[in-house]
Amino acid sequence: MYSRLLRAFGPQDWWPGDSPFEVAVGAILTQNTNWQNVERAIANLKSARALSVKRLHGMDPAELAGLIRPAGYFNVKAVRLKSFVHYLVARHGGSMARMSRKPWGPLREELLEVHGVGAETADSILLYALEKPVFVIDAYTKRILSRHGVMDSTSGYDVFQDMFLAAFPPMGGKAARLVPLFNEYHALMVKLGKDYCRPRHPACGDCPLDGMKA
DNA sequence: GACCAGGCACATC
DNA sequence: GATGTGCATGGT
Repeated sequence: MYSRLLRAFGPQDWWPGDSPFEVAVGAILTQNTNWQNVERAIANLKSARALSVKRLHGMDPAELAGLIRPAGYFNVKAVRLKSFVHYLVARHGGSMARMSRKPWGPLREELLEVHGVGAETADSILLYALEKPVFVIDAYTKRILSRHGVMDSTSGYDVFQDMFLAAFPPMGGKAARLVPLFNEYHALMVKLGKDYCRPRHPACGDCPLDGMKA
C-alpha cells in the first residue's frame, strides 16, 4: 500500500512546524478540524507572540480561546492546550527537548493522562513533534482500511495500530528508522482519504489501491 | 443549506 | 463495552 501511494502521490512533506512545541499545539488544534483553520489559529498565536510555553502557561483560557477561534471548538481547545502546557511544565520543565529524552512508551501513557489528549493526538505528538516511531491512526486510515476490506470498521484504535505495526519486521534497536516511513505513510493515507476515499463516495474508480488483495 | 474537517470527554443504556 | 451527544469555525 505504501509503495502504491508514494508512487501515485509522491512525498507529502508533512507537518512542517517551526518547532516541536508548535507541532504539538497543532496536534490539539486539528482535532476534528480542517488544517487550514488550524493555520489561521496558529497565525493568530504567532502575531500575538503567544506561541510559547511561558505565554500559554500564564494566559487566561478566555483570552486563549479568542486567539484560536478560527480552529473551532475554541473553548474546549483552549482548556486542552492549557492542560497540555501544564503537563509539559510540571513533568518536563516546559521543554519538548527534555520530554523527548524519555522513551515513547512511558511518554504515551503520560500523554493519555492529559485532559483532551486521546490516542491519536498523543501519537501525533510522539511521531511528528518528538520523532518517535509510533504509527498514527485517524479517521481517514480507518475509513480506507475498512472500505478496502482490510479491517472491520468497528475495531478500536489499538486494533488498527497493532495491525500496522505487525506488518513491519521487528527493528530491534533500529526502530528510529521507522520514523520517516511512518511520517510519510500517515500523510499519504490522509491524501488518499481527502482526494479519493471520501465519505459517501463508496466507489472511486481510479483509486491507487484498486486491485490489491487484503 | 447540507456536508465535511488529521477527536475527545462525558452521559447513558 | 457499545452508542449518542456537545463542542464551532470555515470551505465546498
